[in-house]
Amino acid sequence: MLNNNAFKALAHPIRRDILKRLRSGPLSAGDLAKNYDISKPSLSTHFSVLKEARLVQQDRKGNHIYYRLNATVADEVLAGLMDMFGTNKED
Amino acid sequence: MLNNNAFKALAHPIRRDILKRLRSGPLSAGDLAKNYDISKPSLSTHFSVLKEARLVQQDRKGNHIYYRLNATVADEVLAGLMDMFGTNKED
DNA sequence: ACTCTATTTAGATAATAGTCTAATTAGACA
DNA sequence: TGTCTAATTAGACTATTATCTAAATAGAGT
Repeated sequence: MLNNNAFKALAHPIRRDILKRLRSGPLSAGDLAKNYDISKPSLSTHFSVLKEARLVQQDRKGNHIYYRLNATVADEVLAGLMDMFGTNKED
Repeated sequence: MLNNNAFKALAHPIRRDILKRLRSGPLSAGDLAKNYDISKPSLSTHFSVLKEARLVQQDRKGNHIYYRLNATVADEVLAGLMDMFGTNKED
């Protein structure tokens, strides 16, 4: 379940920042774009990396596409890391 | 403090596996190498990515170089992620 | 000093990721 | 159906990452 794509998605600072902003609620691609000094197509590829990893989901409202955090996968990543760094000696 | 290198280091499955194995205690480069179907030089570059990110530390004992988990940085990464995925609305 | 073992460094190549501009798609609305 | 806005896809280019073989380094033991 816990996929490599999620970790790869976290490897870029812009993508981590996007996730952080989304935790307060959905935002449109355009709203997010205002925060970064990068072209919209480039940002769009960051969105698709996040979608591929299922860390975000999108839905369109009229002209705007809203992104929102997928809490389930975010939790899986966190759980995976806690497992990775856990200090128990059971295995 | 929480650096991008740590996240980049986590982006490769072999490096995550190394970290997982190290949580039960230090292991030599050679011992770790047995688990992966990859050349030793390649594995060595994975070690240096982990070192660069300060996720592991090394010390030599005779011919062998032992790697061990740097719990401090591991905890920082975890804390950073919990912050990133946290659901509080305070910011 | 020589030799053996463990590991890294050097140097090359291939694969992946990040970025851009230009073109396209999707929907809203007159 | 045009046209406007929002966002993506296409295609090219550059930078970074992952990998390999061959060579070098570090220490142990003779």
